[in-house]
Amino acid sequence: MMDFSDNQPIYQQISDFICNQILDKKWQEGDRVPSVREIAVLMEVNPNTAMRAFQILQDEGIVINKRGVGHFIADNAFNVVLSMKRKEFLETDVPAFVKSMKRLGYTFADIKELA
Amino acid sequence: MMDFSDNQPIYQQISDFICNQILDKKWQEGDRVPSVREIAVLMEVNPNTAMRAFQILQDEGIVINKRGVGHFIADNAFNVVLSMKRKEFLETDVPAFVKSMKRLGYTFADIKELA
Amino acid sequence: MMDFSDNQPIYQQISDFICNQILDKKWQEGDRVPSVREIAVLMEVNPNTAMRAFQILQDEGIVINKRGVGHFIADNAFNVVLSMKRKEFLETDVPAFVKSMKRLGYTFADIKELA
Amino acid sequence: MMDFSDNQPIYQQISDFICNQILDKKWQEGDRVPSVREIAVLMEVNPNTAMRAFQILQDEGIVINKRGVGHFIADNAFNVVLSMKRKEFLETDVPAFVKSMKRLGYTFADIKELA
DNA sequence: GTGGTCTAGACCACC
DNA sequence: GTGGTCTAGACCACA
Repeated sequence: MMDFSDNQPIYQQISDFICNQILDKKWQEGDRVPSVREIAVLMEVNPNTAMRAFQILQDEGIVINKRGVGHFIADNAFNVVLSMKRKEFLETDVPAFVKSMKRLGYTFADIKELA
Repeated sequence: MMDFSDNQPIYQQISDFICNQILDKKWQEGDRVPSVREIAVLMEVNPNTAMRAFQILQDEGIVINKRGVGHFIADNAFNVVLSMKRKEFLETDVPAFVKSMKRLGYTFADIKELA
Repeated sequence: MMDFSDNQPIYQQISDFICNQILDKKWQEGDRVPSVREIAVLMEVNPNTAMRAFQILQDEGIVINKRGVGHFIADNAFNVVLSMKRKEFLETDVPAFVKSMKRLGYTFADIKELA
Repeated sequence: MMDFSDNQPIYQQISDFICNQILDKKWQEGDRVPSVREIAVLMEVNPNTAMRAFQILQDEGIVINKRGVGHFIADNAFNVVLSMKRKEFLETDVPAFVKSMKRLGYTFADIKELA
């Protein structure tokens, strides 16, 4: 399920995974998210680690918690995730990518062809 | 100069910086590289950390050490750096970038325009 | 109605709500209180949770239960609630409030003006 | 050191404690904060718990981390803390306090006298 | 059943 | 030495 070879922390990978589920419309707003314990079993990690992923999402307003019931995809989670990820992409990833690209002597045409 | 809050290790930030100087032809082959101590002061960094950056570059044959004299850019450093960074770029950065791009609903045309 | 993200337990939010109805004289002594089931539906809450709120109020002598009939506001409920809440307010809320106020550089005059 | 009788989580109490040190000008901007382990020993808590307090402060930009060195009070930490706490106080604490006050039949004059 | 907090202890990368 | 991640396991309050 999770790719531990990635050097990103597991809780990040889980949180990203959930964001992607939302972006891909696999998990819709209002849906109940698997419980911390379920996630932990599913991904073979410690419940604490799964919990940490949820807390990030909660802080970002992507997921809300109903006490004693579980976590749910927040109302406009899709837009929140999309705009957050887009912002990061445009402000951080794209400039870094373009900088590397130019430095290494590639053009957009090259990349497009190789991709 | 150094971004201490970046999640990239500092020694790598330094080593990348030097590689970029070489790629940008600011430091030419045969040039003397600032000493570990100079780098450490310049970048407000522990000398051990600066040392480690040099060690990496030395292992990769990008700089060579003349004992008691200093470090120098190796003879074919430009090509070594270029091919190494290109490999990494094509195998790691490009796929990740394209994946993000698609998921966020952008095309190469969009990126080209925005960049 | 209910704030599920509040860190106060829901049963307490309910019980506070009822106390406030009494303090505000909206619910008078002798009045019949909505049934557990009604409360549960109204507040979109598990009946067990509504029940727990009632249990607390009953223990404190604020509502009384007539078996098979329903819950009613107790005879001297107003005074009981008032003195209980006043005690809590003076012993807990006021000191904490004043401490925060001073630390943040406000005076009573400021607060009075802002309120 | 810490008042565990408080029903707030310990990591919150620690994080508040640090904020208060800053508000009270006991810890100045640029100062090094005791290490996670030191705090843990000092307050007799688990390092994980101390760490969690730091992560909150880091997320809020009150404290910055130099990798492998330690945590430091961020540049304009005082203002950040002050405005954050003031905002919370004015938007949350004051209205709640005033509401309770009025409901319980007290006036500002009463409170001022009692405090 | 749910989430939340905390401890103890290990291991890691980094400075 | 520093922070950071993760596990295992306990305990709690809440629904």
